[in-house]
Amino acid sequence: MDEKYFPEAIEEKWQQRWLASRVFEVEIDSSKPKFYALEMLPYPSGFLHMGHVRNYSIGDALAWYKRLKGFNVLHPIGWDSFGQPAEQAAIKRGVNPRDWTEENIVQMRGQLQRLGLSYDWSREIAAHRPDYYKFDQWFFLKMYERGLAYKKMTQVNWCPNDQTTLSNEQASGGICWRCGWAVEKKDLEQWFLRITDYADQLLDEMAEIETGWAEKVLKRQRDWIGRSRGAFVDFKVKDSDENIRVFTTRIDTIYGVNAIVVAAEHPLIAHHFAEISAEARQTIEKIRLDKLKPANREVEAEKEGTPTGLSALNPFSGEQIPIWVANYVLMEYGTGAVMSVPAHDQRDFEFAKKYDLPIPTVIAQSPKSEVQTPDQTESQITTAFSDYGILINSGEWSGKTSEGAKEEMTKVALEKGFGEAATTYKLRDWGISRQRFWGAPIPIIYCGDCGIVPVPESQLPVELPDSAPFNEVGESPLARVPEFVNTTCPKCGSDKARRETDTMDTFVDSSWYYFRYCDPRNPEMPFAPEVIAQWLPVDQYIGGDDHAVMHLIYTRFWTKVMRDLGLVKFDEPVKRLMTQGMVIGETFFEIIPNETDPQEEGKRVYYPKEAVRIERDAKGKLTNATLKENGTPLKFAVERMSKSKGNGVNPDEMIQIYGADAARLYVLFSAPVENELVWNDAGIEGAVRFIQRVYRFVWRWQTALLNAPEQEPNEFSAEARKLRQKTHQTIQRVESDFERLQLNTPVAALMELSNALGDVRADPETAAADVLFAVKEAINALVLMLTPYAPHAAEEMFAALSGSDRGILHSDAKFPQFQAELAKKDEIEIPIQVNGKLRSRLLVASETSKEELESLARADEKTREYTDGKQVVKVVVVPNRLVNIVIK
RNA sequence: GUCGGGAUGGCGGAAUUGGUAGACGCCCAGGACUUAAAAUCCUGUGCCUUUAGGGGCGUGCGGGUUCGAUUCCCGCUCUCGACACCA
Repeated sequence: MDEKYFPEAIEEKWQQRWLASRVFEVEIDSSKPKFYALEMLPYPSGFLHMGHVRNYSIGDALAWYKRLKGFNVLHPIGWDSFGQPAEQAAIKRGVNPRDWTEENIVQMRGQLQRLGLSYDWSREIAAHRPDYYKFDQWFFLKMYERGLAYKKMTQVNWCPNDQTTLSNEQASGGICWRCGWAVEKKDLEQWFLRITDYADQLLDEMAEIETGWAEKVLKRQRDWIGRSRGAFVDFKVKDSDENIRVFTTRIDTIYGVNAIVVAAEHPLIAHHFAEISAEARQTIEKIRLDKLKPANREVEAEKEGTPTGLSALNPFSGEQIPIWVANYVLMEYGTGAVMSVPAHDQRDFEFAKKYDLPIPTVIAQSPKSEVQTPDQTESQITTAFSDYGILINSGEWSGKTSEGAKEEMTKVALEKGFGEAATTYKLRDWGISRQRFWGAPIPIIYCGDCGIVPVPESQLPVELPDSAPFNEVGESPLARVPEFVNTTCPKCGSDKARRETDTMDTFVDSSWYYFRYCDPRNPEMPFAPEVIAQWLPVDQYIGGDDHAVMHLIYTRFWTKVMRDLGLVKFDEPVKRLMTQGMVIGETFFEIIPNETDPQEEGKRVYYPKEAVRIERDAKGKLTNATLKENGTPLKFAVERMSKSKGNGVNPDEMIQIYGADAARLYVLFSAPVENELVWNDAGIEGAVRFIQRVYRFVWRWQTALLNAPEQEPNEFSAEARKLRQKTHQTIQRVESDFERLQLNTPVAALMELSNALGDVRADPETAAADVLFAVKEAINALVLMLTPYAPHAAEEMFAALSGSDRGILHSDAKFPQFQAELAKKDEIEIPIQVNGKLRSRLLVASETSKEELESLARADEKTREYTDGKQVVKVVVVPNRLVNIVIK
């Protein structure tokens, strides 16, 4: 240990030792409880950003804490290395995506290691390597066998100029991002996974993880799945033998139907196209075209529609009602047709108002309701009444409750053959086909004679060729690699067979990666089931809430499929999920006004901090910012860190200036994990100062402490007792906060303990045995509890204090043992309130009785200033807490 | 619009079940050390008021429950986020 704290030297030294001694590599060990700490694996962009640093610092702190608590901790990392950016790099710079990806991995692995993260590097995996994606393909085949993978026609965004499909983002505004042509919808055959089969399980088995996942994540998943229970009802189309089927959750309102409204794409429209007037056809065509444009998310589209001239018959009332087409009915949901009940559905209400349709009221708030009664004239209604209530104007059903009517009417519909109970979902099957090169090839062969033939398991992996013509536009680049495409049919041996040229969505890779960590080199299977049984489920998963729906639903789905394949024995893969907040920082920008539309806010042009002259007031608040170059006044805000906003912080620079320990400590200390974290350079300096203080203390005391007797003294001075009390209070706080996953407050507790050590006045050389003992106990505890936050410094100090540099995990060091009797205060301060206002304080022995506290409080001089001459109504005494005297 | 989260000093934040609001850190101010600066250490730091001792106010706003409310209940305001015609 050097006298001065040099993070660079200490960090490099311990990082090398950790790697050399393989101290974080684990095997199954039945003598210890297991703990699986998992963080979301990064995409290898080449550069770590502060969001990663935060994510991995949280995970690493938990991993260290659990190790010190005696757990066998699995803490792995890998690379989500398939995906668009590698292919973009290939197109833009002509590099090979594989080389680009591998280089980035080397870069980022170095960055992770410089942060000193305690990963088991022997388990590192990467999605783009054949030994990994072989099993993406293996799972695909298993799902295909079970009918869970299937092919169907679907609409995609298509640029006719570039001959390529576009994602919704690339088709933003209805024009191609690359060439500016109008985007079309095109039907394309795509592979899907039948996640909808698992919709109910995905909802119902949430019960198993409710306590460990943030409610906001579960809620988003519930909304995403969007289960809705109701009924299908068939309305007879007049003068036809057709029925039109609607889905409704409110069959009880069926006497209030004023129209059937269908989507423009509804088959009924095509069937009866000849009967529809030219004017109506025009409107229908307009609606259809409008729907092809990407939606404007800012404003809800104006409701628009047209009557078709067709009519339908209400199966309950027998009433004849018109059939309309409207833009607010979605073909993709339910049956693409709804029964319009304007009095009790806001959307139908707005539509009816616009086109002056009747608004019959059939639900009243109560039998004697003042709202929505039949006496009320339609014009008085300003909004739909969509709550449950009592049926009115509903023939024989009048007087029943909504709940009762729903059930009975559904039953009647079933009996009479014009309907049935039904459940619908927003969740769609998972389309996994991508017309991309840099992904796992879908292991399917098309044979002229045999049709769709899955690649036999023995021929896996279907490997990507080294390269493909990336610069060509069009369908999947693989389609232009003849050596890849042309193959023999595994079934009939014909050499005219062609391979599927689409690759899989990268969310496939990330759906099961953390299972592979458990058995990363298994050549036969994605993993051995008995190994999974030892490590999974994941005890703590940590990541950003941007993955709340996609990734986290897909991986739950994948787990359930693996369970049904007999590979795993549980329903839910992740017991506890923590979603960390974003890292944000100050941004400086200029607003260039929008010339075409001065109402709209103009474009923001961002400048990096270095280019800005910043003025702050005496208290440090940012008051003014101008461009250094020419004094242009700038606006400022606090926004998500990103390169384009010029407010990013480079982790390597942070490590270089302050050290990895300080950066990690700062990130964990300055905000609760779920909050946003505002980056502040001054804060990280505070973290350095704290580490330095502890370090200096250890340096000053190490010799004296090494030579101190092991034996616990019989007597402790008041000062030593006070220090021991603080030590044990700190242990308790740190431990309970960690168990609650609250990682910022333990740092505050450790700082307090450090401050208490700073208050020790004794000199190391001359300190009495009891003080030496108390100091040794305190500093040992402090250093160990600091490990999760600043592992390098902790190792260094631990070595100095123990006189051995084997390392914390190779010694028998454990998380310090809390001793309640030592933490107890013998004297406590009791506040005295008069009518709830603090008036005095009492210093008493802890556990002073109620009676004694009351008499002490009444006798207290300061208190008597307020109570003398007044009538005491009541005295509330809470032992060890407070006294409240109530006077009149 | 619907749903969900949030609002505490100049700032990040703390306060297990209602019980001393503002721990800890940052910023800032003053002091010690130094020829000087940096670093370090010490002190102060919610607001208003007072010569002082002290007093008053204070957890977004308005009510309520309670001896006592940042915490529980009712009604608002603002804000961040998700979804957005899902029948």
